[in-house]
Amino acid sequence: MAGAAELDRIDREILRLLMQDASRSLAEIAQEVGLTPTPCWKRIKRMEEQGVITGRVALVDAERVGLPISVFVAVETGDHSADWIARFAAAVESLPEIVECWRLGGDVDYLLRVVVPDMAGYDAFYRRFVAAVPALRKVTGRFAMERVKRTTALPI
Amino acid sequence: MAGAAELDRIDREILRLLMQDASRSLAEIAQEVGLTPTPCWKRIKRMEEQGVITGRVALVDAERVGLPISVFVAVETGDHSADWIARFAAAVESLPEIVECWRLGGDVDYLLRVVVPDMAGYDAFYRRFVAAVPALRKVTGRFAMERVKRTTALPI
DNA sequence: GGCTATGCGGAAAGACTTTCCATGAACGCT
DNA sequence: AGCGTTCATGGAAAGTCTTTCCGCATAGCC
Repeated sequence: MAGAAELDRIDREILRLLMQDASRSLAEIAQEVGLTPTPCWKRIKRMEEQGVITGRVALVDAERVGLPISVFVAVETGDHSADWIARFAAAVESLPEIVECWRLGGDVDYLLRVVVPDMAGYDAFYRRFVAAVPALRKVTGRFAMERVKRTTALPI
Repeated sequence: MAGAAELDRIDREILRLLMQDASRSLAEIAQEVGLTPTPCWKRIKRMEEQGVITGRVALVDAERVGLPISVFVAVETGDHSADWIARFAAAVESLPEIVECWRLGGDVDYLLRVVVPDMAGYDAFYRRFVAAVPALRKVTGRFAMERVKRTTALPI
C-alpha cells in the first residue's frame, strides 16, 4: 500500500515543478522537462492514479484571512489504550483549528499545530480540546513568533 | 502589508473549496457558491492579487517518493544575536530536508520539520545541520510515528 | 429623482487539456 | 542476428475550460 513508486528522473522533475507551482500550463512544464505535452500529461495522470500526487490545492495566507496565530501543542497522555487513541483521533478530526497532528515517539505523545485568530481564540480552542479528550497528562502550548520557512516541496 | 483582507461570505466559501481541492473547474466552484463563472473568476483573481491566495501546488505523498521519515527538531540556541539569526536562517534555507521552520516563544527557540528517507538520511542531515549552525545549545529530534491529520484548509 | 460605482451574468474568443493514432526505440526471444 | 512485442514519445484534432468583453441590475449618494 505504502511502498515507494518507481519514478525516473523526468517524473521527479515534474513533481518538483508541480510541488512548487501547479498553476503553470502543461505545455510549460513539458518543455521544462524536455517532453511534449502528451507524454508529460500521461506521466502526471499515472502519478495521480498511483497516489504519488495526492491532490492540488490553493495555499492561503493565514494572516490575510484573520488567522495570524499558530500554536504548537505538545500532548502527553496517561492513557495509551486503543479506546483512548480512537477518541483522541476523533477529537482531532472534529476540531478544525487543528491543521496538523503527528504521533511521535518519545517523551511527547502528540504534536499539534493549531491555527487561531487571537489569544482568546486559542483559549476557546484549549477549553474545547481538553473537554473533548480525557486523561491528558500534560498539554504544552508554544506560540509561533515567525514562520522562517515552509514549503510543500519535498526534497526529491 | 500583512493586514487581513476584507472578504465576504462568498469569498470565504471559494477559499474553503480551493484549499481543499484546486483541481475542480471554475464552473463547478461557481455553481457551488451560487455564482456564474465570471464573477467567481473575478473574485479568485482579486484574491490572488491581494495575496490572499498565495499559490497553487500539487501535494505529493512523501512515502511514495521514498521519504517516509518526518522528524521534528527542537532547537535551543545560546546565541541570540542578529548575526546568528541571519546565519541560522541561511542554513535553514539551504537545507532542502527542512520543509518547515518556526521561531517560537518560550523554552524552545526553533522548531523544524525535517523529511528524510531513513535513519541514515537523518544522521547525514544532522551532521550538516550542526556543522552549518554555530552555538547550538540543544538539538532534540523527535521522530513522527504517524500522521494523524494534516490539511491545507484553514478554519475559515 | 437622477447619477455613479459596484457586482453579476451571457456570450464569444482564446487557450489549454485530453484523446486518438502513428512512429520509433528498447528489450526479450527464438 | 533477426524477429516480434512492448512501451514511451510526438503530432494533430477534438473537446473543455478559462478569460475577456459588454450590457444590466442594484445600492449608495448627492
